[in-house]
Amino acid sequence: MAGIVPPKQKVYQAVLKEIRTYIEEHHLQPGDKLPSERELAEKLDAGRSSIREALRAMELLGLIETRRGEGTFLTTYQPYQSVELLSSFILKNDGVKEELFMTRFILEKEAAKIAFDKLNEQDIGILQVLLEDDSIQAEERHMDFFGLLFSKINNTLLEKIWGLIEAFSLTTHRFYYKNTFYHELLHLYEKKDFDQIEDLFQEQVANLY
Amino acid sequence: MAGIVPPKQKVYQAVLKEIRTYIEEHHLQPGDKLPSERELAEKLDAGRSSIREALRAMELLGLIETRRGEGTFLTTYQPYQSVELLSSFILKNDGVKEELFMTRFILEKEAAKIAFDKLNEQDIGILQVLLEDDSIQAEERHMDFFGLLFSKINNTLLEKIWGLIEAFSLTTHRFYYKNTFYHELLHLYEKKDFDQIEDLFQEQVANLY
DNA sequence: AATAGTCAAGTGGTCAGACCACCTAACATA
DNA sequence: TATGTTAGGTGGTCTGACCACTTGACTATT
Repeated sequence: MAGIVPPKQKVYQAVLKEIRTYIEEHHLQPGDKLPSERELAEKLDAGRSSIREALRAMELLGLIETRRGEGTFLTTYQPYQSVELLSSFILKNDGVKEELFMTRFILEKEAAKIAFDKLNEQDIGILQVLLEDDSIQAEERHMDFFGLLFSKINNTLLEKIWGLIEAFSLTTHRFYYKNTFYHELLHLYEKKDFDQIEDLFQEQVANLY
Repeated sequence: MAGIVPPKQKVYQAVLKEIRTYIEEHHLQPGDKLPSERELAEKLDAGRSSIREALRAMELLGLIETRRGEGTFLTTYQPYQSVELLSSFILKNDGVKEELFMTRFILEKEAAKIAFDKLNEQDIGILQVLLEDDSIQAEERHMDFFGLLFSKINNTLLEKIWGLIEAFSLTTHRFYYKNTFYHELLHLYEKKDFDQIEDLFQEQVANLY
């Protein structure tokens, strides 16, 4: 544990990871019972209060359910909600990748349409430069591109949700759009052609749902 | 505290509410410092561990930030993320209602379109009955109506996000669609007229953005 | 006077141990 | 067989104790 530079990670965060590992190694399924708090404290070599703080976090995320007198159980339904912690819990579930992509797709499509009226020449210039730059990764370009669109919309909630989904997406197989897609979208902005935005997006996923 | 039927609310949840009250009464702004854990424990008549569990929850929600040796501070940026607890923190912020509605609108619009191919006669029958029933509130009808649509989509993530937004929306001024809207949407489903769904939605918010 | 060093107090982080309320299952009883 | 009873395990909570860290006041040095 004694690194040269202490990571300063809180115990309850470390506990969180260890519990995840425990779940994986023991192949726990939704509805299964976790070890008791006392047992976890002993196994993970941590105080019970730290264990509880971690469990409280998992409870908030909807990952577990505690029943007094009985124990702590994995939630039966697949949880979602916030925080990167989730990503490590999620990726085992098949179909999640598709859900992530579909949701992300919807948000980005609508963002592209709503941003249509709010982009000025300067914004379009920035996007152009962005697409010309070959030195950056595809993921990063995607984030920057849509990040700008979302920022113009002026809806923090929407932006937050998108950021969350995007973060999750990074942990799974990446699925972004064709390279030409971004250029075509930009062209539509330049030509002030709103109506084709929807179609352009749909072309990208014609086979998905 | 001794009610006839104990609410069985956990202390840390009660503490959560009291902290919120404290923040409001003392007009704390983002960046301001909360009382120390020990002070809160004394003031709220709770153990420090319970206080910490509550603070841990708030931290996860992005509401506070703890700095060892210094104290606990309100986060400077407006938080979002999960859980009904947020609703009570959020509603003071102007513009949030609009953001909530816009996001909800997008999700519902897309859900209505994606569900198009997945509704069978029985589903449409259920929706019809739902709209005929005058005994239920508009909000509930809305929830049930779109709840069914979302359930047909088979995307838990999307459904979860929508449920979250919906819960928030309930805490602010309600803004749903015209009564006729639901019937018209249903007609489009019956007529198998996909293309007009988008337009129908847009009519509802022509003046919003 | 300005700077550097020291130190005490306050704060979050953590642990250990103690009760309590509650649930369950094994057991004893009728 | 049905019904109480009970002991053990579990989460819920509190208390008190350290630790690590930050801050600011105080002191000594320059």
